Amino acid sequence: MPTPRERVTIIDVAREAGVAISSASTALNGQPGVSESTRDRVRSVASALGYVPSARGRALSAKRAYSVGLVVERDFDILESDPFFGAFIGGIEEYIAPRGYVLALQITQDSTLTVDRHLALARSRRVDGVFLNEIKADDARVAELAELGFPAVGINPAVGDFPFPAVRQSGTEAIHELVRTLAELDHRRIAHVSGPPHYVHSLERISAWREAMEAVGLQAEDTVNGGFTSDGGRRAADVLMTGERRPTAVFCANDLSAIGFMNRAIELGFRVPEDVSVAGFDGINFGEHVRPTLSTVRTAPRHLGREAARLLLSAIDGDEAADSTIAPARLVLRDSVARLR
Amino acid sequence: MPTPRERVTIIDVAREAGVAISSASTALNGQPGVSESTRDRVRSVASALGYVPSARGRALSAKRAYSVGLVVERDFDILESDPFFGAFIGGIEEYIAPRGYVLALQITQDSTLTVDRHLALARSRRVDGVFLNEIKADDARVAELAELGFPAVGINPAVGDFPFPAVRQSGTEAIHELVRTLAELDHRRIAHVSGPPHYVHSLERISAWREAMEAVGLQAEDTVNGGFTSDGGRRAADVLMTGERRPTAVFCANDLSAIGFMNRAIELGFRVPEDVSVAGFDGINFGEHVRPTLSTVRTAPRHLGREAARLLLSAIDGDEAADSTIAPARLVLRDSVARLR
DNA sequence: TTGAAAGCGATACCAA
DNA sequence: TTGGTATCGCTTTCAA
Repeated sequence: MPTPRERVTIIDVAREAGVAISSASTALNGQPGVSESTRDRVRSVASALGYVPSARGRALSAKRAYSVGLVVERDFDILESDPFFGAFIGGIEEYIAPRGYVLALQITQDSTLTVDRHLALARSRRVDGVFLNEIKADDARVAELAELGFPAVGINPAVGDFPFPAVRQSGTEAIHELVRTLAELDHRRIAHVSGPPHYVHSLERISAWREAMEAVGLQAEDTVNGGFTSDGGRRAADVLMTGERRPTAVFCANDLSAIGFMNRAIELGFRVPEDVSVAGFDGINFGEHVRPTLSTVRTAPRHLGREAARLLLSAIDGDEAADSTIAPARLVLRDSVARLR
Repeated sequence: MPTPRERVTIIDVAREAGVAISSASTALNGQPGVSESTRDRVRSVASALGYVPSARGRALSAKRAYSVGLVVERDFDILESDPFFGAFIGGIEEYIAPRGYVLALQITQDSTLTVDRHLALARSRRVDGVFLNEIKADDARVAELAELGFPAVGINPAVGDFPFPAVRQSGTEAIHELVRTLAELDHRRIAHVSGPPHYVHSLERISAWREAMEAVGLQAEDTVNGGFTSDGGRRAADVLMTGERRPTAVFCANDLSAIGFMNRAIELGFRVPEDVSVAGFDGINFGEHVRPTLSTVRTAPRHLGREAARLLLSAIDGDEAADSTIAPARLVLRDSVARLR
């Protein structure tokens, strides 16, 4: 390890340029109040000295960390095979990086910790705002952060009163279209492999499926919790495909569980899609790499991330931005869905 | 948006407890120098007041941001389908979170930006140290950060002098074993779908493959750059499988390109593994979800992340920790590899 | 337009 | 053991 050099501070710049510290600050931040000649001189001195403002000094003084927080609650093993959140983070980055913000990312393993981390980030003012992702039915984060008056943005929160700005992408239309399509392909027993029921987005997909089933005059009976994981999807296949009322089509709450379901069904001796059609939700790239290729409801995580970041930064700036609704998710039909024969 | 409350500072705690600020600080940080009774009183006042130290004040004063930086250079589209870095981040988190550190994550799209971001994080002292991942042959980050004397840790840097502590996991042995296995299965034409050649880890896999081929008396001829992406793997399949010297086995530099290769080969009318055996590198979970299941060299990204974080934090503390070498990657044979027939 | 000085919220040194 | 105070590096207000 080499030895650190002494840092160049704004004091050095001011001294070298022969101005007061306040003038140097004003000049460097492009604020009005200094003459052009002074500004130029300060700037050239700063760059000659290789001056880079200290994020720490600035954060303390400006009362802003220039940083936003995202806490992802995921099992380590699942994290590895969950490509969804990469795209979401990409969208966040895309918006915040050009604006000088940095993402503070945390991973947690259980929901108590998740709440704690959010609150710790907020209370210690490590970040200026947080993303509320994967919101639960009675999510402790929401009330606590609202109580603190801390900036936050919700990603697909439940409809109803939500104390923060929110970004939404609806999957309901696409789920209806999926069920309608399956019904037209002569499927009558369409099961649902859901996500954990404490998540708002799980519940929404369940009710969308229910409503869609009723809309085409079918019974919405069989639901198995697939836990949003491929193993959960496999277990769901064991339950559903060896049960009494074997479905001819299955809508899974995400692609990971759909892939698990599909592979397990095939292992059990069924053919996809000849014996059972399978569809997922999310639209991860891997859906195109499995065989048969996976039908899915394609969401736009990157776009969602970008919009969420936009709303969050404007909330941090104290602006009252309107909620953002991005174009609904789209049904993507691939080889895993076919006419019942 | 609710209205923020005024923050409780250490001044409030000190006043309420009837002690000096310095005593309050000493008491709260568990340092020696205050009586037990004082410590208890300060602590109970602090928790009664709901005091949470300001990360900003602390960072400035303690000259430590309690934060480490990771910059991932990835195309947004690829990010979405790259499960590898999730596990790596998981490992980092696992180590740093209990120690009060936070990960600052940035995503970039090109290599100039990547260097800039590292330097910006370092110069502004936004973070206390950075991870040097996916190191390139002549990586500008290394020299610049060394020049700054900024704490960093290398993940699989090239052997030779490297100015920072490093974590390494070798894949060479497993690649040798793979080639040996393929040779024993009667394969003679074993091609390599490499990563972009400017990466150190691409080069290492290429030379491991070369040496392994020579070791079993085979010609190491055909190499195509698969860019570490599934599309790149597909293009490599187009080139290799329709070329003059069609290989009977292919070693791909990562699983993503292996999956792309496999799927494209199948589309071209070849059977895997009957016509061509395919193996990847990384050991991502999705390798088990594709059909045929993918043979691979399984690395330990989470472990790598954890060790890298350990070395980085000790470098930040000024400790001279020894480089860390974790158990070599292991060959995992699955259905995509079989005897030539 | 410029400069002096008061914070921001901690830590840590040094007397008492 | 305790308390006063300088300090970290910046922003911002307020006089001059």
